[in-house]
Amino acid sequence: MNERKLKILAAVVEFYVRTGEPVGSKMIASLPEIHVSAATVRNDMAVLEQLGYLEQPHTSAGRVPTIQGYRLYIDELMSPACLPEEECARLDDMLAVHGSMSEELLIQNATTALAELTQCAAVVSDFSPQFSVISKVEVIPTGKRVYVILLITSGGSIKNKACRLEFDLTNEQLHWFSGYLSEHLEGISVSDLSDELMENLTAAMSAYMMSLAPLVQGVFELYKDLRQHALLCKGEKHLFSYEDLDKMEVVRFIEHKDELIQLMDDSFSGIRVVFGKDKNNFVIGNSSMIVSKYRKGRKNVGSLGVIGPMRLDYAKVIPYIEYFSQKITDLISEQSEQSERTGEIKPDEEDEK
Amino acid sequence: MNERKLKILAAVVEFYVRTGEPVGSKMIASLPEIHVSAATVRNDMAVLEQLGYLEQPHTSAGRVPTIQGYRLYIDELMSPACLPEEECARLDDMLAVHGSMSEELLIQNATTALAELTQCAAVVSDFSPQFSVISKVEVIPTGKRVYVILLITSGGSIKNKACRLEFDLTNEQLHWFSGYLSEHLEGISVSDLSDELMENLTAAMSAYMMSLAPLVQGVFELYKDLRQHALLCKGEKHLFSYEDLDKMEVVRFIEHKDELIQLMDDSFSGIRVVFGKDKNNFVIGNSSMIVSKYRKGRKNVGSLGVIGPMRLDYAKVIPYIEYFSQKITDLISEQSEQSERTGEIKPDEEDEK
DNA sequence: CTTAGCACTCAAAGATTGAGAGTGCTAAAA
DNA sequence: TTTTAGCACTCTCAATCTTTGAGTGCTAAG
Repeated sequence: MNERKLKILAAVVEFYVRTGEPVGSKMIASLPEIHVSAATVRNDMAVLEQLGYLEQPHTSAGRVPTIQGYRLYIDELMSPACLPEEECARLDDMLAVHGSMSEELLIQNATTALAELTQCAAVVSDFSPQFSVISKVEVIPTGKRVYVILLITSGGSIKNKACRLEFDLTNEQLHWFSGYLSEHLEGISVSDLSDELMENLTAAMSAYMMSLAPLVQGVFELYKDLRQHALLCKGEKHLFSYEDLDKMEVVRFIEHKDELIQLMDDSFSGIRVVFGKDKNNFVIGNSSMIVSKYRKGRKNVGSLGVIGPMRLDYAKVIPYIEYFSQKITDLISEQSEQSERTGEIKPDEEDEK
Repeated sequence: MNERKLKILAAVVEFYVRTGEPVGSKMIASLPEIHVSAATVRNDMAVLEQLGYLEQPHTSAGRVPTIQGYRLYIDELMSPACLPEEECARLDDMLAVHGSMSEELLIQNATTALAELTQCAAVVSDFSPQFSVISKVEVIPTGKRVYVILLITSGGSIKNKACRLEFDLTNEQLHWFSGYLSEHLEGISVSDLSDELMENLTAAMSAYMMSLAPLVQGVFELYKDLRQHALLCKGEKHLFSYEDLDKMEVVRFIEHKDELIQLMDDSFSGIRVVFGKDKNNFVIGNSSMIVSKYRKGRKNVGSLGVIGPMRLDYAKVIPYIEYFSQKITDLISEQSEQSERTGEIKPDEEDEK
């Protein structure tokens, strides 16, 4: 395994990614950076094939990279381009608008942009709500016998639930209920919300007044909502334009995105590339997923990535992922520091390894 | 044009819808309800072709219905089945849960269900917010220098917007601002919200205090949100499994759904069927859209329908559309009547022709 | 270790063929 | 006048064969 063989491997991957056709020895030999004849290239390629980095669809076709070949290329050979200055600036501007936005919205917009820029499906698994703190709970009467429970977290996400009762609450009852919720939930970190805590809460509320059931139910639903792992996916449509991806598998993937969550959340810092069907990892054949974590302060709070064909211009796509994960980290950490300064969030002690 | 020819046309449509293959004279002649020989059927089919109801992909292939053929079939020949009792009951149950839900959620769930049941893309153009009344506006402080504007309409939709100010409001200021909004917006029908009214409002608020700008901006955004025509689409994925639909056209459609709005809203009561590419109507070739209006009280407030291949089992799908548009009409009208009784909504006088 | 040369392989792209489905037309039957 | 059987004809689809060309591996010479 020498320098030249690696150069040839890289050339094969890059050429194949660009054209989609198996690439032959003559093609490689004609590249300016290769100074040997086709025959020599052929010998090297035969070795690379034996080592499992290349394969032939059939005798007398050119070579195509194997998964192992891609892996080596990505890990060792590729030099991911930096994002051009003006592109960076453009994106900075776009995301700067979000300074005052909720994290949720920020992440949504970033996902859409990422999908568009890479022409892939962009996915985000956001578990930051887990680490946020309930900053406000309020019950608001609205119309006859209808009450809205409003819940706001330190992450800036606002959830609400309308409940219809059988009767109107007196001012006193409303006040008690609203106060009780505030007192027991505000300041609590979402990760500290346990089933037990919630059951105590509902028991106490039911004890005060039996027929609050719909409201209690509403609180419970908001609770479940908060605990749930948000998986966001945009730009699935791009997957349909890649010849190499099986349409039916794409449809199946769209319907069962949940399977991704586990894969995305495997703790690991830095950029990771996973290949579809590589040891049954993941649903779509010939696809690959590039993921990276983003953090809030020092703690991983989500994963973000794209899914596209294995035949992907990694050198172009990876910088985008890096950019977005870093940028999101910056923006949400900034917000969280602001909150910390005002004492709304507890400092995070633990850290992932 | 006689009875028999119509019967033959119907048979061709039904057979073609089922198999996707051009249908020949022998096939038709073998049907129990046809009592003539293949030769006779051939003669009739030749006439139907001349009249423009059928066409041949090539000599020596069977016949396929033209758009005109489908049209005649749908308008005159087809007998849409009723939904089986148990199916009705099942759906009733499903939607009954929504008794206490917001209209928005009801419509979302109905759309998803419709898409699943018909295996088509289901679309809803909902302009009911236009006819609802703002029932509550409130400004809620949440964290340092962050305020949430909460806006609730009689339709039960709850919108909010977080705004970050440069400084904290005094209690008095907050009270004034919140009170001012309540006073001037609550009870107003969304359709009465004009740009003019909003400008007066913002002028007055700015006059009171210059640096409320972000809040004023927030109110404006909520306003725009209310006025906008909601287009909802679920189950686009189904469109990818139909052989007859061009994948690229489907993708283009998904990206430019807005073009639908106009087509869906053309006022017309009852069920309507529109064909793709029929006089450039609509983006996807070989597709058809079936739409119906739903009402709130006596007023049309939205359109709901499905988009699928032209080769669609209309007799099966149309009852679903009828069911859902009727059911949504019932459910939201009921809610609106309740509100009317409590005086929250103004009675609708006008009616569409 | 590299390279030119050559025989070999194999898929993709025509070309050829036969079978089958469906038609239109005609002339006889109803 | 309408329906039907019969027949020649057309055209697609699938199968089979042929050709072409790209690409290979191997060998022997540089």
